[in-house]
Amino acid sequence: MKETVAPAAPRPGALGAHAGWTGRFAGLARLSPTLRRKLEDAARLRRFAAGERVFGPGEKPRGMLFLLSGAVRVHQTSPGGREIVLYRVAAGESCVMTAACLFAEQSYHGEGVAETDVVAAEAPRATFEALLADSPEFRDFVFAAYSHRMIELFRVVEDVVFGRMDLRIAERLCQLADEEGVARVTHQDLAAELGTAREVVSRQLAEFQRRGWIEQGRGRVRLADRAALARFAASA
Amino acid sequence: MKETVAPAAPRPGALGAHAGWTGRFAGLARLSPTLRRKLEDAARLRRFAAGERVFGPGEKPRGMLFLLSGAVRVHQTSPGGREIVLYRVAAGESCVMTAACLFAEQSYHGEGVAETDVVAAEAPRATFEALLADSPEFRDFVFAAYSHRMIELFRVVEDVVFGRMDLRIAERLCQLADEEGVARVTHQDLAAELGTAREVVSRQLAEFQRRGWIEQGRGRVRLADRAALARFAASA
DNA sequence: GCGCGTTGTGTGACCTAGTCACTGAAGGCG
DNA sequence: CGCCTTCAGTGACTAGGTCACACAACGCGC
Repeated sequence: MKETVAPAAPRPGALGAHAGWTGRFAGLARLSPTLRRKLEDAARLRRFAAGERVFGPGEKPRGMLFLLSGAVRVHQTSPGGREIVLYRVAAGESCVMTAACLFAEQSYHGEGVAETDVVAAEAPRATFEALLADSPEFRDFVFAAYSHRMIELFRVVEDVVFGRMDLRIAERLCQLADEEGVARVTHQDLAAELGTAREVVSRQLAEFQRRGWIEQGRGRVRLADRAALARFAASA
Repeated sequence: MKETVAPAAPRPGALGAHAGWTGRFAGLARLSPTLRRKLEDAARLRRFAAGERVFGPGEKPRGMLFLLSGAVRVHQTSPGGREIVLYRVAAGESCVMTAACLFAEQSYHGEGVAETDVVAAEAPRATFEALLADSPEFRDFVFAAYSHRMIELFRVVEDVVFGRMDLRIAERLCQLADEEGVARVTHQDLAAELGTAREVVSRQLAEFQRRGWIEQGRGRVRLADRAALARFAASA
């Protein structure tokens, strides 16, 4: 929809159906046509099915990733099988862990998993650096993204080190619920979000239920009293 | 010492005794004379005594910080008074939290404290951006630093979420000890490094002592068997 | 509908880590 | 020497993580 606005003839190119994608990117939209062309030509389109692994420990990034559509969850996994979600990459964003490992020339320290079907553009480091060199807008875009993620990470550390688990579970539950107040997650999913164990989540949800704040089904939590839960989450 | 090498006449300038400091910076050493001049002129020299606060929550960064000498510890503090060290900035490095908050236009999410007497150069954002625009070496320097810190933060998260406290204490003890195997730290210091409580450290050190790995004095831990401690720290 | 494997949840026992409220020891200093 | 401040030790308790289960809900083939 809204494709009626598009004026220029679609340029057939290596990116096929996604030709012209830079136009939809914050920052990238204002690149010079030359740079834009260069980026679209050099980048390789990569597709991932929902649930598929995008990157993981042991691999090195082959280029900078820009997410064109879908969402990627980036998490860390312990030998014991516990998990914690570090951040999510949405369409229009790039992945900081990829950027960091690309520039530090290290292999990934975490895993990226497609949460939906995903289309991403992978730009070689040289192209990425050329863009950084030539486009102030692109620099802004990259630095702002990098900075916000870094701050997000500071927050994750703070939560994990100082935060109370009951409050964190309540908060995440509120975030994950849709407009009807239903979150389609298993206890295990919630545990993986927060870096805790499934049993801890189960016990806490039982307590929330006892207080009448939620109702539970298999793989499903309904917020019976979202306001109370949110109030509790903020009561730190 | 080794000042015999310095060929050019020292240029008197706003930075006084630190004139010409860009020459000692990785990456910055290769700036064009014009840029260098610009940076040295625009940056404001700031001095801090050991123990003094360099920045903290509530403040916004007034510019990018480059540490010319000394060391700064960056940590987060909980309302309850617990602390965790995120990273340290050494001479020749810049501070990522400052960079992140500068670009995201947010106030600091942690606190920076001078661990020794410190001299730092504070470059206004405009100057910083000009350097990024004009110098590939400076971009490399900044991106590499940013990337390494980010990876360090991933590691901190991993340690805190999945790591065992006894191993973390042993590891940090090994890091903090000098060549003679003596660490001049209080139990509280160790706790603040790792984001735990003083009592936890006390109990663990008592156990290490019982095993003959360390000897303790007031504000002082001697590694009686550094190898054993290191082996234990790595036995995860 | 029935059987059966898979996945999600409930629970108790146990251990580690963090909190609270103390005690007393070690050092600095007048 | 006495006094104050800082550091360290300890016990009781709570929160959170681990282990080993039991069992319920669903998916699916027949």
